[in-house]
Amino acid sequence: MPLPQTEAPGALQTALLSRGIRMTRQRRVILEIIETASQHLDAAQILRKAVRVDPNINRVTVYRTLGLLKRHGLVDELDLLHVKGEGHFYERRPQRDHMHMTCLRCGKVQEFESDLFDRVKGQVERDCHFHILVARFEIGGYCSACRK
Amino acid sequence: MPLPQTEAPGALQTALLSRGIRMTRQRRVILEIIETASQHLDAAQILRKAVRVDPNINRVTVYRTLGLLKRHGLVDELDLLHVKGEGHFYERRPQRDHMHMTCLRCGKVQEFESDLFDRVKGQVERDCHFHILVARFEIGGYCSACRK
DNA sequence: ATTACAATTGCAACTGAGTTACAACTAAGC
DNA sequence: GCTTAGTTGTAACTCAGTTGCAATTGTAAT
Repeated sequence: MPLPQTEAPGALQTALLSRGIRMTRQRRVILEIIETASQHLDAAQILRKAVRVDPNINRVTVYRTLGLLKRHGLVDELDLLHVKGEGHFYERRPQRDHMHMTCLRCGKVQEFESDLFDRVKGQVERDCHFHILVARFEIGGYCSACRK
Repeated sequence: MPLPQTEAPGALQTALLSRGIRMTRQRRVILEIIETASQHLDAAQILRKAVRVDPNINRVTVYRTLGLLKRHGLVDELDLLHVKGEGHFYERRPQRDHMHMTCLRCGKVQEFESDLFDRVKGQVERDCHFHILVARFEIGGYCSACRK
């Protein structure tokens, strides 16, 4: 019985192995970091956390692993509207897509699922005959605390 | 009687002037390019077009002008899912927001307006008490021609 | 028109994010 | 335990965008 794709520990590792991809010491560390992250991490943050586990892990390996995960649709790449530099943030691809709202004052990032959001995607697929692989909906503005 | 914000020629220039911002030779050229563009341009493309009009215009001035327009909410910055490098693309902020669908095979970019899209934004504003300033909805996948 | 000065520009040098070539290493199948 | 294709680390690179600063210029007051 296959584990559900959702909160299973090591699900990224399982997903890669099932695709016949080699599991290395470095990849295991990086996958673990992404899976257990409590917030959206950029490549530099992932590297910093990885180095604490294994000081030999290299920047380039982090980028290569992120590229691998992206190609396999296992992580989503976010901009979060460049609140902090030009880099990208990563999160495990969720079972159901969500939007990201970034507060342009305090930098807080909120996630939001919505039926309407799912329905817009359905509309695009149908009306535009467009086969969706990634849907990135990023909103910038002021969060409830900052708009006061 | 003020001109409508839409298709008025020189609307960007008018908008900047009405905010008390200086109009320079270089800015006029860059604004004109953005206003008359038939597709989404990145900074390098804008520079190349600008240099054809005035060979002295500098890369830095293009970036500074784009920053100015962004800060004033007069242009929107797009990623188009990085089909082509890491750079950004720019378009005049439209009267009504639209999504961008980028074909990951042929690179074509389509725009799409939708009531559902407007309604999701309304839902975010209401349900999350989030004041929206920018909404970037970018979709990647295969267009009708490429999915065959 | 002339002046005055803050805003803007161009240059050069820089930063930060991500990529590439290549030799050394290693996971996984026999 | 071999073998080898896939992976890693290093260093050097590219590309996008930024910064400090001196020279220039738009605009408003005279």
